[in-house]
Amino acid sequence: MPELPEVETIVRACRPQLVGRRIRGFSSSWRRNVSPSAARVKRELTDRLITGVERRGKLLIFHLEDDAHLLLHLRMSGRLEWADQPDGTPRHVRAVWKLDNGRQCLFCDPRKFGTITYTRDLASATAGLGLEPLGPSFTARALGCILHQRQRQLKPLLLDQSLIAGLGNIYTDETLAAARLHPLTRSNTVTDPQVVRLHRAIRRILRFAIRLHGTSVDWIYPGGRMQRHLTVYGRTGQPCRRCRTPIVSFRVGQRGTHICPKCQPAPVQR
DNA sequence: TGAATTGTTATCGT
DNA sequence: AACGATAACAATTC
Repeated sequence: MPELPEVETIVRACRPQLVGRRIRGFSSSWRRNVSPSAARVKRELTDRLITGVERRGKLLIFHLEDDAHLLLHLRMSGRLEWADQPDGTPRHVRAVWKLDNGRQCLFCDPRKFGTITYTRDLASATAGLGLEPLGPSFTARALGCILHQRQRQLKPLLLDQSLIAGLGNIYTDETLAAARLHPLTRSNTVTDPQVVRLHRAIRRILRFAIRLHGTSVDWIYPGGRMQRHLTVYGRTGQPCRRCRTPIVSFRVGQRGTHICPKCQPAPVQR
């Protein structure tokens, strides 16, 4: 479940392998998830230079020469691999890029929810994404506006990529716990000091998670160390690190949600 | 075997 | 009517 820190980690790892390389071939039999079409993408990519690799929210973006861009969304289980790994060819390969140095970059995704999108209009392709939580425009004031302008439950609001881009289930639970806010709190009732706390928690936890290369979750995403520092996510029944109260989980929307019932008291009115 | 998993989209309700 | 909540969906593993 790559969220912002995991995608950032992947971007940093694959950037030196990709930037400055020329794509010699692309193949994918993944009709449903490659847009506009695998054939068209192959045509557009072949012999194009990769000029940069960046992240926007949870999107991985290959910048190509001539103002073209390839957007990868890993969704639940997508990952990038290389064909020449010592431990054999990865499974669940959905797309392959052949590079001019002979290496092959693989898009692997057992659940097939990921997407590959070619576009020449990056602005409109990313128009639906909200603020970058680690960017300069994501201030406590900006977060306060987002919260106070609507009356939504905090957790679904934080998960809404059109408002803030990059938080997923793990980091919303973690940031709400750090800010000691209950996930069902109405966004318009959050006080200014709470806004500041939440803002600080989001930035601190995302930065810290990036430093640890993200959270490794079961078999899908290996390599990170953040899971050792999670305070509520996946810790149902275990004692809160602050007050020893057992962590409780329940459902918000249809997402698993984890809180310390003592540190994150339920909102008074619904 | 069914529960769990995520983001998007469609639908329902207030 | 606009907003917010909810359900369905994609596919696979355990």
